[in-house]
Amino acid sequence: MAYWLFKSEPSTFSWDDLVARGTAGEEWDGVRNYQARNNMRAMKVGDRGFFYHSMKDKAIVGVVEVIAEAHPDSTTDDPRWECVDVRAVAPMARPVTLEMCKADPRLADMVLVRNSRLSVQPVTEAEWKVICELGGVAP
DNA sequence: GCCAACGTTGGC
DNA sequence: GCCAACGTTGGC
Repeated sequence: MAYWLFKSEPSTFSWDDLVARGTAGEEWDGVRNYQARNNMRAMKVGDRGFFYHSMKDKAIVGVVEVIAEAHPDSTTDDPRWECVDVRAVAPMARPVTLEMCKADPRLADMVLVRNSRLSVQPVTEAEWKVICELGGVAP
């Protein structure tokens, strides 16, 4: 199983919005970046991801699961863009802020720390465990 | 609200 | 195919 990180600006689509979708989940649409799309193409059903709130929160707020592999993005006719479906699994007991990630030497190489602009990122198993520990959730 | 960094676009 | 100009993102 692989691990990922999904970034969203909460006024556009928030953790609460995803929770409201329940087990049906939601398309992770609107991605218009090749690197992010390629990451989504690599995802398998059952992969886990963090849900990160950019801008105001700047924190990982929950854990999501991939429930459908990459398919055409319904928000565009452009065949280049694809998206996966995700559902909310569990909120973090404590949000893991960007500041906390930057302060932890074990996360120094995290994509979130090094390239904050990429909206869908891979997370290593080691990083996954550290963030689960910081956030107070089971890995 | 500013601005740096990055990605994309389009002229040559 | 290169690179300058532009637009967008997101931390500060």
